[in-house]
Parts: sequence; structure tokens; C-alpha cells
Amino acid sequence: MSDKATLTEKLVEAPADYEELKSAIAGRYASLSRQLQSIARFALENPNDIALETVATIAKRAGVQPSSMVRFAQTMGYDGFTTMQQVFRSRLMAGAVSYRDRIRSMAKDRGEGPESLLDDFVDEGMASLQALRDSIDRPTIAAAADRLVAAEEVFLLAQRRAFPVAFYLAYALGRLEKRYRLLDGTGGLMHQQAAQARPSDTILAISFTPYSQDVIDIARERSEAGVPIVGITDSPLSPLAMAASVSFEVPDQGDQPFRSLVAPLCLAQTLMVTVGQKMAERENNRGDSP
Amino acid sequence: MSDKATLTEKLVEAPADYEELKSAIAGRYASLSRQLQSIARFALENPNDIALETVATIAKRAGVQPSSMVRFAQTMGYDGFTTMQQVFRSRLMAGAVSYRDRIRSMAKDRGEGPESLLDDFVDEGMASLQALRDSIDRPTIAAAADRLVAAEEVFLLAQRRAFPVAFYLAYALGRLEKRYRLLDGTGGLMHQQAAQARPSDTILAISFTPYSQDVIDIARERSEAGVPIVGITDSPLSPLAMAASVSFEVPDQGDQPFRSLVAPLCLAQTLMVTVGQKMAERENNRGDSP
DNA sequence: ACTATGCTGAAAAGAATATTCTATCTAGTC
DNA sequence: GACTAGATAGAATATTCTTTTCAGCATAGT
Repeated sequence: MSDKATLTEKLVEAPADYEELKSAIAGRYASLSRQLQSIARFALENPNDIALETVATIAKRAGVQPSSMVRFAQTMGYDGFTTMQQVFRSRLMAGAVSYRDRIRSMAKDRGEGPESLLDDFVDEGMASLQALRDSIDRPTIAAAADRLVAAEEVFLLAQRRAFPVAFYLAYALGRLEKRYRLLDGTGGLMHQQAAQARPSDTILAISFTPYSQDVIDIARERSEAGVPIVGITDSPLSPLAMAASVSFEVPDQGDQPFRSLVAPLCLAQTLMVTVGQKMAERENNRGDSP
Repeated sequence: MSDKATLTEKLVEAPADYEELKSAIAGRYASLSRQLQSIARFALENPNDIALETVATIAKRAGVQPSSMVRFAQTMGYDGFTTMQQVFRSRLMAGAVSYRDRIRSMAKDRGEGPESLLDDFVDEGMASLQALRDSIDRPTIAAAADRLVAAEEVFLLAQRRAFPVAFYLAYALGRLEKRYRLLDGTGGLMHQQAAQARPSDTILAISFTPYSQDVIDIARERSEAGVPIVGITDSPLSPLAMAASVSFEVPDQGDQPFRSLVAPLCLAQTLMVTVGQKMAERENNRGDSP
């Protein structure tokens, strides 16, 4: 008779807090049935719903039957849905407390050191985004996007710290089906690669202090050869800004150990979506009046 | 007879959010009966209890009868306790979700809705930073940093959209004078490169939906070979999280055209600075007691 | 192709909960 | 000191929610 553990199997002990539950779900995910997997995903993505709503409501929202929710809870080792819900509720309470603390410390007028580095960098990132919003000229974005759309090919040029931005741009341009070349300098061929850029192309160059000599040299040289340059840099006085026909100056926050790329990447994202829109428009016009 | 509105008086309209309710209670406090006053005090002091517990439980904790709780809710203009409880529940959620809305309304306070895409993406970036702050477990950062410091070499593994993060990490590790290898897959040698990772090393892998098959395969394989894996991904259910010994789940905001890297990069920055600190500590200790 | 096993969905049973009702109590007033 | 209006406690009721059950269905293995 003891083998009749088919239903309400409590082979597993029930996780007592949310962190445990999360890893328990992750660990057993693969062995769950398809529907139970979808419930698992829903639970991890909407923990607040699980905490506050009733089984019927949650089930509807997740597109399953209430009984399946109960089954899920039992599979995870709880004796019913209600028991599992407690875990989600305590998570909510713990979060609310720390949230309040955060408000309190913010209200303390920053006279207080944050509790962890993460808070520092989140604050810093938010500040640099605000600065970006305030300093970037909207028409410049449109102008740069126009240049990129008009270009036959887009050459992406960046080194060191700025390189991730160029790579992100390459990824985006690829998805937009825009021709591009990422000048990565493999095999020391960067100058040769760059030399292929013609006036019908556009170079999108990114560089921050300390400016990469290669990037600056290439930008200057190609600019003189008549190739339009769109620059993303950190000061209107940077040599890149000088060489560029259109340039963005992303304010650079202070002297952190490793400067953040948050602002430049946000700008890059905006630029790419703008390019995408303009390409679509152009496509439409071409279709309308051929 | 119409004057028999003595009970269930709905003379007052029910406050719709917690702030309103709070001031409504404060305003009418003096005119409440003694017991209702004590309930009012309890409610404002233990809003979490009101949100999550049952009437019976709350009543016992507050030292009154359940019916008194109902009467209190009705006095405040709700048609029952349950209705009032909703307000307390949404307060609890407000702390956890919808930073979007909060930021939007902050922007609205400044007078204006978003005029350009840039404003949209700045908002979005800030929201994802907030979500990052709330969802990342601080001890996990320390654990991951310890692993990285202890590693003989750090192998960086990422593809496509996640690659900029790996590159940024490479840049930072280089500056920290920590040995690393960036698995860039040049010449299709990624698997071979990765195969060199030994248990004394650590692989730092980054992958977001849609997960790169190569990254997942390598992480799984090396994990089985005993190499510690630190993962940065977007869900506890991602195959990368499963294979990793320590993993971060960076909440992924909705369905933007090109997903932002703001949050992962902020996390990467935090992780690198933490590693730097721990390396310095270690160095000091070694100097102190040789 | 067939059987066995496990999963899913609908609905009914069962448990818990909120709300209402009435008798009782308290405080203020004549 | 009795009376009245309002508030309270406790039990009864009605409602809502969770859980179980069972039949049908899909899946995988023989």
C-alpha cells in the first residue's frame, strides 16, 4: 500500500523560501510535464500574481485549470496550492521591507552610503541616462540615421572600451538587413579594411578617452577621402568629433574604475531603431511610387 | 425610514489607493469609536498583515472580532473587508512592479510625455536598472566574484547579442591583470578553445533568449568536466542557469525591437569592481602573513 | 496497431472565509 | 437611577475558494 504514493507524492521536501523554491523549480524543470513547465515559467515571471491572486484567477491568466495549479504545487512538495502561496507572499513582504528601506535612504538625501556596489552602479547608470536625455540633440539623431540609411555600407569602427558598442550596432544592423562591416582589426588589417570605405559608404566610429589612435587616424584619413563619418564620443573637443560630419557627445560620468557603457548603448539602441523606421519608410515610398 | 442608513453607511466614497486611504483614516480618526480607532492604528502599523492575512487572523492579532474589521472597512466606505484589502495588496505590489509607470509619471511631473525615441529608451533603461536592483541577490555577487578571483584563468563565453558584455568583461579583467581568454570563435575554434578550461579555471558565460546553442553546449559540457560556471542569463529556467554553479538572472524587459544591454552591463560592471576589491584584499592578506 | 501509463480538464465535494444578524453591553442624558 | 442610542461580541449564514475525484485524451513503448 505504501507504493500508492502516486498522488500527492511528497518525495521531495517543500522549499521554505523563495530562493530555494526558485532553484528547486529550475532543477526539476526538465522533468516536468509540458503544462507544468508552462506553469513554472509563469510562476517565476509573475511571482506577484501567485502571491496575491486566487487560484482561479491565476489559472485563467496562465491559461490552465485551477487543478493544474494545485498539481504543480504538490509536485513541488507542498501539500496544496495555499502552502506554496505562502512562500510567494513572504517574498513579497521581504521585498516590500527592503523597498521601504531604500525609499528611506533615498529620502535621507543621499547622506548615506548605499548598501552594496550594485546600488551604486544602478544609481550611476540612471544618472548617466538622465544626462544623456538632457544632452543629446534630437535632430542630430535624425540626421545621423539619415546618413546611415543613405549609406551603401556602414563601417563600424571602435577599439577597447568602445568596441562593445560597435558590436551591438553590428548586431542590430544585421537584423535590419543593412550592409555593414565590423572593423575588428583581426590580423592587424584594420587600416586596410577601413581603406575600402568610399564616399557612398558611412563610417560609424566610437571612441572615448583615452582615444584610440587607430580609430582617430582612420577617421581623419577617411574623412579627408570624402567618406561621411558619424561619431559617438564623449566630448565636442575629442579628435573624433572634429573629424566627424555628425557627432554625438555622450557625457561621461566622473572617474569610475571601469566606466559604464550604459549611456552610449542606450544611444546606440535609439539610433538603430530610428534607422529601422527610416528604412521602412523608404521602402514604403519606393513601393508607392516606382 | 430612509434615515435608517445607520448601518452600512456609504456616506464616504472609498479611497482607491493606499495613500488616499491613509489620509482618509487620518482625517476621520478622531470621529471613530474607540475600537475602530484601535483598528485604524493597527492597520496603518501593519499594512502587510492586512494585505496578506485573513480577517480572522488579523482580528485576533489586533484583539478584536472579525466583524469589527468588516465594520471598519465599511465605515471607510468599502462594501466589505475584501474590497479594502485590495488596496493594501496593490500597495504591496506597487513596490515590486511597474517601475515603468512610476518613471513615466516622474517624467510627466516634469511636464511632458516622451517626445522622441530617445526618451522612450532612456525610460526603458532606467526601468531595467531598477528591476536589476530589485532582483539581483547581493550574496550571489559576492559568491560569483569569489569564484572568479579563485580561478586560475577566466574563460569568457558569449555570442551575438550577449557578446558585448563578454568583451566588456574582458576589457575589465585585463585592466585588473586577471588572466582571461575571450572565446570569440574566430576560425570556428570556439569548442577547442573552450575545451582547454580546467576545473581550476572558471567559465563566465552570458546568454539571453534565444540562447546560443554553442554557448549552452559548451557550458553543459565543461560543467560536467568539473569546470565551475558563472552564468549571466535572463531566467532561472534558461539552460545556461541550469548548467551554472552560480547564476544571475537579469530580468528582460518586454519585447523591444533590439533588447537593451543596459542591465547586464551594469551587473558586469558591479561584478568587475567587486572582483577588483577582492583581489586587492587577497593581496593584502598575503602581504600581512607570509 | 494496441496497451499501458500518465497527463489534463471539468465539475463536485469540502474547507475556509467573509459577512450579516441579534442579543448584550456601555456611555451619555434627562 | 432609568432610558436611549450606539457600539460590540459571538454565533449563524452565505459566499468564495481550494482541493479532490474521475473520465477522457494523448503519448510512448511493445
